Amino acid sequence: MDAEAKNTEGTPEAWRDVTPDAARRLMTAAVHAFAERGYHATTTRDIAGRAGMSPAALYIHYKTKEELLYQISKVGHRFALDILEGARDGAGTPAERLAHAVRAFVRWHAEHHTTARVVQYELGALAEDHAAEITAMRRASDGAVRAIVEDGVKAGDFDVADVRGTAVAVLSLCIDVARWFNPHGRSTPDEVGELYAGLALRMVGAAG
Amino acid sequence: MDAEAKNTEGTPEAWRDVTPDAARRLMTAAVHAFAERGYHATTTRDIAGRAGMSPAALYIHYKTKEELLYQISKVGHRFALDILEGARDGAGTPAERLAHAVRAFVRWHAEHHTTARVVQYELGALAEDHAAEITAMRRASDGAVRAIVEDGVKAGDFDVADVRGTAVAVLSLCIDVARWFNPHGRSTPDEVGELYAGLALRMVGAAG
DNA sequence: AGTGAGGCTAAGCGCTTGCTCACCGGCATG
DNA sequence: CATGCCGGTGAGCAAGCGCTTAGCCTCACT
Repeated sequence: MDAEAKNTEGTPEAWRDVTPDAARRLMTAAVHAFAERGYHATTTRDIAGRAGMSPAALYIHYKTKEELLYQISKVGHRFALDILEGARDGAGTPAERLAHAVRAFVRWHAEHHTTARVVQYELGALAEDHAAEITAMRRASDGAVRAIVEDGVKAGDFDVADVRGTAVAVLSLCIDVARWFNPHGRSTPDEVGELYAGLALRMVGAAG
Repeated sequence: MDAEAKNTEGTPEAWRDVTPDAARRLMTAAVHAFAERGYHATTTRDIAGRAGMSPAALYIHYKTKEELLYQISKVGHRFALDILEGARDGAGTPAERLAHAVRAFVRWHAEHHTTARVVQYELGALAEDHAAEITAMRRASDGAVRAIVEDGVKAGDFDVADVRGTAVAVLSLCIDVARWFNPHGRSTPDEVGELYAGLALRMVGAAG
């Protein structure tokens, strides 16, 4: 029942379609364990225990502990990338699209800061080929933000000297939310998203 | 000689007065190992090996592996806090002081990104009492930035709706430099510091 | 020359780790 | 009712972990 409580409490929609049920329980257990203690400090017994199973059960659904991290990382990055590319290709002025990208990205990182922490800070533990795949997705995220900033500069809406550097900074600012955000703290995910959208617009020199 | 090469290559001035020599060599070896692989994935054999010593030698100079991390963390936080409090108490307009704080803080995080990575991302591995001490220093860092922003608002130089949130965002932006900065990348620490000082001024709505 | 302290090592202890394997119950199917 | 399979367990293996201990070498000081 401990495991079930954890399961309903902290499971974002991202894991909805992980099947079978036991695999999903293991995945969300791993997310929480990795986020709390880090990948290397988490034991397979800890993960299995949180999911209410014996250690051996983990290996029925995942080849290794690293594969669990890889799956989590992949789903998380897919989610983040969809947000950013959606904003890049969406309708509206560059300012509207940048604000939308930042708002949604930050909201996700705050709301699902447990998952986001694993996704953003445990990359070093991935196997080489998995790391390469994830790195490609991260570069795409970078590119999506840069594209929006470039659009704004071309349209004359933004005033940016160093497009690449500023785009990196905006994305970096958003990512770091996963590190410091505290659900019991002063601000809600919505509030942080709103604040950060405004800050991003200022960073690119959008008229305001 | 491998260890000696490492020693001269990546040792920031911060460790200058760690004595005796063997203790310093162990410390810089630990910094590099922790930064590359993370605290939990680093073995005492790895640290000692990088310092050109046997595993047992570590325990002559440090009680535990965690104490090494604690010392690194303390020195690093002291350094960062000095920068920020120096800027807070320094001369000049709030805008000048904020720009100076960001420039110096970012420069340090880029130049010594190995150390900074350990300092910023391995806090979770600290023992309870050590973690409490470090947390206090981090709160002081937060306060120093907030004080500068408050000064600017009071002087009418800054235009900030959410002082606390904006101060957190500025500091967060700077900290995250340690995560992504690559010495072989496009920008030098000086360039990033300059860019970020400008971005911070925009974030607080300083007249530009 | 003799001595004691400090810095260091080789060996290894006790324990935990990721992972495996022989086995088992329930259940859909012939 | 027999059968095969899917999802699970209990026990445990080999390896590696943090850390300790007994003892050695060096060298300042007498």
